[in-house]
Amino acid sequence: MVSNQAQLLLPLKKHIEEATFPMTNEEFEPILGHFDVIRRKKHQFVVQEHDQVRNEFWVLKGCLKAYFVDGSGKEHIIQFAQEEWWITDYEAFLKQSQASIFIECIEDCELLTISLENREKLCQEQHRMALFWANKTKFGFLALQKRILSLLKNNAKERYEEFLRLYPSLLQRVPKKMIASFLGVSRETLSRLE
Amino acid sequence: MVSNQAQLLLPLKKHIEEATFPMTNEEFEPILGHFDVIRRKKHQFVVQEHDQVRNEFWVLKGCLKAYFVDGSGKEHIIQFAQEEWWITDYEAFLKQSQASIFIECIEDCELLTISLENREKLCQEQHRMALFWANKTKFGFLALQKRILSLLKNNAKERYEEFLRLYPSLLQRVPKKMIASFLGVSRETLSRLE
DNA sequence: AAAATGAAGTGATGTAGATCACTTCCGGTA
DNA sequence: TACCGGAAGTGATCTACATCACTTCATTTT
Repeated sequence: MVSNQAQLLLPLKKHIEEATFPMTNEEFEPILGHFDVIRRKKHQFVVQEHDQVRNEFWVLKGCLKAYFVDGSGKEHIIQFAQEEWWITDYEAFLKQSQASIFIECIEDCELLTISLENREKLCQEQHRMALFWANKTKFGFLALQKRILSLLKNNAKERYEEFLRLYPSLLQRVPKKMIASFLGVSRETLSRLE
Repeated sequence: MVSNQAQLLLPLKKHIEEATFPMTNEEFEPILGHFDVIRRKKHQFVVQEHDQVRNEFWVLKGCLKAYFVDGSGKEHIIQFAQEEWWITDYEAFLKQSQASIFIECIEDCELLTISLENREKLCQEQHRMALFWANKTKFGFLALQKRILSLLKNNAKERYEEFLRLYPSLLQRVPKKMIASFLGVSRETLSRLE
């Protein structure tokens, strides 16, 4: 449970309202009660391969990367997360099984965490929260479809330009070689685009 | 609404039970009442670019492909569907906007259709159905994540082998050039693998 | 039954992007 | 202030895969 750092945590209220409908502070408080706050330094992990993944994370502050390491030791970035984004190993989290990826802070981070148990409890207690997660998954699904289409139909340059359009703020804080990995391109090729 | 072709429609009952929990025929009937049956011949479309997408489809019989046509007229296959799979243009369906893709029968098809309105009604009337679609979206999300990872880390041959492992039955009924398109490979290259 | 159409295989050639090797340019730290 | 490791740029070369052109075979159409 979270102590009263109201200012810090209001963004979550707004985030949930935007995907559902307005609520009072009294309604928000029990929701918040199902989350914890954690702090991690740059280079620390919130998930490592083979971990039991008990939590989903919501970024209050900072930036993270989720990546898979292939047989030859190469890193493939699945997802970034910055303020107000959600991140975890969803496969492992939703099936309560072992992580197949790493999630690492690329800046000092403050995160809200929620367990699957608490998430399901919240969904049952509050119709709003069931709707919230349903919407989140729905839009997450559509975003992944777009990324697949982009991988199928666009070349390296087009994918990079799309990334710039979609996530201009990440360009400022994420090393280019990680963006290359996210796009499925070598860092040398990315550097030569334009 | 559907007339009583109970035999034909029982697979849907089983499909829903598998993702939730058992039900009686009496419970199933009102669910079925929210669907319609349509029949389409090979080469017919169930969705065309710029259509309003009013329905989601569940395949009773037959096989379909969902594809995007790029600027140079090239087809990129997003998804196949065969018996007991769901298909539509989810972006357009969920946002009730215009299709950006085509969905075409590659065999004669019998499909169950449900509108977004009926789907939402069902979710409100029956807790089970809300759970059902939540689970479906969740697993759909995980499947898309796997496909992205496969596009990022595997070469053409590895992706083809993975496809064979995951969907052996599609190999029998779908032309190889469509599988090539689904995998993001030219049909010549696919033909030369192995 | 003949003709048209489309799926699939295959050779020759072109090219986007990977890989390797080296250099430069920082930002942290000792 | 010098040192070190990581980020990034760039040349040379390699390669996986695309593209084009042609052939064969099977299915559909007339």
